[in-house]
Amino acid sequence: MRTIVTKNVFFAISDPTRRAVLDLLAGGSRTAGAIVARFPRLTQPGISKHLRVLRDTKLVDVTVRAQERVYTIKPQGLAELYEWVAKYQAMWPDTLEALERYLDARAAGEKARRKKR
Amino acid sequence: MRTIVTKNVFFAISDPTRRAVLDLLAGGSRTAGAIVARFPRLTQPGISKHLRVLRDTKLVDVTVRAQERVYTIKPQGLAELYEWVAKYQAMWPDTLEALERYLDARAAGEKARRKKR
DNA sequence: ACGCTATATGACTAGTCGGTTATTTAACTC
DNA sequence: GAGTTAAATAACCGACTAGTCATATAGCGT
Repeated sequence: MRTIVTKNVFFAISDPTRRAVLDLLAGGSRTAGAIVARFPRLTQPGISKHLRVLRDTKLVDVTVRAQERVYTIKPQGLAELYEWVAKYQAMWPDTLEALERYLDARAAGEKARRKKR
Repeated sequence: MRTIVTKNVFFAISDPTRRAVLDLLAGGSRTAGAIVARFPRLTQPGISKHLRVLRDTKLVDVTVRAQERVYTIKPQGLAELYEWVAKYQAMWPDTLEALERYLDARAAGEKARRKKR
């Protein structure tokens, strides 16, 4: 088959758990243990493997503190992703301001969805 | 295992071929056949399956024209993705202008791609 | 040194992914 | 209708994913 794809950001964020970890770290650095504690349905090695992917794809940084590992988000790692999505902004409703409004409206109208241009 | 994840945009764009298809469609609508022709290393059913994923995740629209299927990008489908990434922008260097500069610098610094607006 | 705590790694596994070839569906042309 | 073209689906397969449990690594406190 293929998959010589050398794990990248797109792969990293394709998993909901990894996105949740990033979302968690967006609120501040945390130790591996603290992260594990936030995912009661997964085991410690399970989270550890996700953290490895995030490390490998440069989405997080780790610092050693005694036996602990402190994980910090490295949002620059999302630059490639942002860069890719940004290409499509031009096709969006209109300018960035319009986009903001669009997203707001989308968030607001969760149920009401019959407005069709 | 798990994966009750109901294929979403994050999954859709995790595959390089699907991203390439979207990039292609960003240049204008194309028939399925025209898309297939752009990927000589893949077979028609292979591309067809990718197109199905893009359809299911609402990233493209299809219109029927005789036996042909005309695929059109639906960039609103990327809104969720954009929304997610946007959360991290605040942690980026700074404002959008700064981000632009950051990306430009990044593009220039690495392997000078063909991005000049 | 010993045991405890924190985390990573190894070995294994079920399920999914991306690809293939073969077939089906459907609309057009003659 | 018969043949052709366009695209989707079916059936299958190897590779990879995401998870598990068990074990290893390593720093800490006594």
